Amino acid sequence: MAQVRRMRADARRNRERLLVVAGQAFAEHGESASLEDIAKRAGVGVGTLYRHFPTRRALLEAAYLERIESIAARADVIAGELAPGEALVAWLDELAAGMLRVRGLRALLDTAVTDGGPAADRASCGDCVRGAVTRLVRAAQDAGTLRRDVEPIEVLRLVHGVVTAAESTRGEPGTSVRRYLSLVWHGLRA
Amino acid sequence: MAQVRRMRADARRNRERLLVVAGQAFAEHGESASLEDIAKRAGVGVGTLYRHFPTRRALLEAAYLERIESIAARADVIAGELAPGEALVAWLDELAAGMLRVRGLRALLDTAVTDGGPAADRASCGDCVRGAVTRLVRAAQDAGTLRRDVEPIEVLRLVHGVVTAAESTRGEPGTSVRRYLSLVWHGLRA
DNA sequence: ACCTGAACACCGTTCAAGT
DNA sequence: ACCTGAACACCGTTCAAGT
Repeated sequence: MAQVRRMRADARRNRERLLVVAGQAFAEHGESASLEDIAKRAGVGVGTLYRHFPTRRALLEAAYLERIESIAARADVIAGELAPGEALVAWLDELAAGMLRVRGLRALLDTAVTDGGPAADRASCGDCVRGAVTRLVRAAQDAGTLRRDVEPIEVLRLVHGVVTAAESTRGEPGTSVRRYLSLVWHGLRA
Repeated sequence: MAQVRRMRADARRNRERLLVVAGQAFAEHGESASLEDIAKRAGVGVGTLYRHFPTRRALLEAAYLERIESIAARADVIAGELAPGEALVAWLDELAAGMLRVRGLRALLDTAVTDGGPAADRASCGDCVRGAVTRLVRAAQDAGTLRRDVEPIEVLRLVHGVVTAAESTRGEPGTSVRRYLSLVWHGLRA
């Protein structure tokens, strides 16, 4: 699936349509949106969907790749603007906000967080998020702002957990998530 | 479903069998265990399962009611042995451990935590857990060990999140969950 | 009053046939 | 090389018929 360029014109068009529709569907119905429905709405047979994206996760990742990458990219921008400790917190805030806004993202971070199995997702979404958090965590640790005994992936897991916690609130999960994050940060701080 | 006594003998027997089998099934396959399978293993028609437990959640709650109640009861025992702050921590540890051990419990706490909708689960599992955590939290707050601006249900949510986080570890989620809990506690402490 | 299981609906996944 | 959609499998849920 690496070289999208070489595909036949109709194949590329179908792939693109599937991604757009999948993005909407996942945002609407969550990670378990009906694949058959996605195919139908994209105007292709189900078989075509499976040909392009053999698993649900593959489709999910492809649909949100750009968004994930842009969040990961924000890490370096923020790192240039704030002190190591604050940079990490600020980025985690953005990450959490993104996960609350787009339901599919949570399912994805789930993979990123599940101790990237060796083969699992080479060079996929998981990698760039893990890379981003690792840089920020290490920087904060070197600056003496963050406990040394915390692994980057653990921070990711905690954010995931905090978002889970915030999602079961009645109104405004955004408010809760910020509270919870600052609370966790209190515990993580050196 | 309140008066189990008044049921016909065969009905009561079926109900009991369903509960036992459901307990095993949920522990094995998680909250989404096949209901048809549970009915089959219990030696009853699916219709019977639906008659006794109209929703999946009803079955889940009934299957784990005793276990939940015993966890909730532990709260008062612990409260009598430890200082308010430590009592809360100790109980949360037990709660988290229980959720890790029995997969179905997590789904249940999920309900308990989702801001008990007015009608939702009157006098069900959710209530006794919420009651237990409320007593411990208030005591810790009165003793000045816990921040005043934290709601009991928020503590429950955080535990839920922490368990979620710990579950995506390769080995020994028990170790992680204890780390994460103590970390959250650090942030919650007055 | 309660049980049974066939019947229906829905969704995921595969694959033979088509272009 | 890619697409289509019928076919199969599986599961949840209901309900007419039975005791």
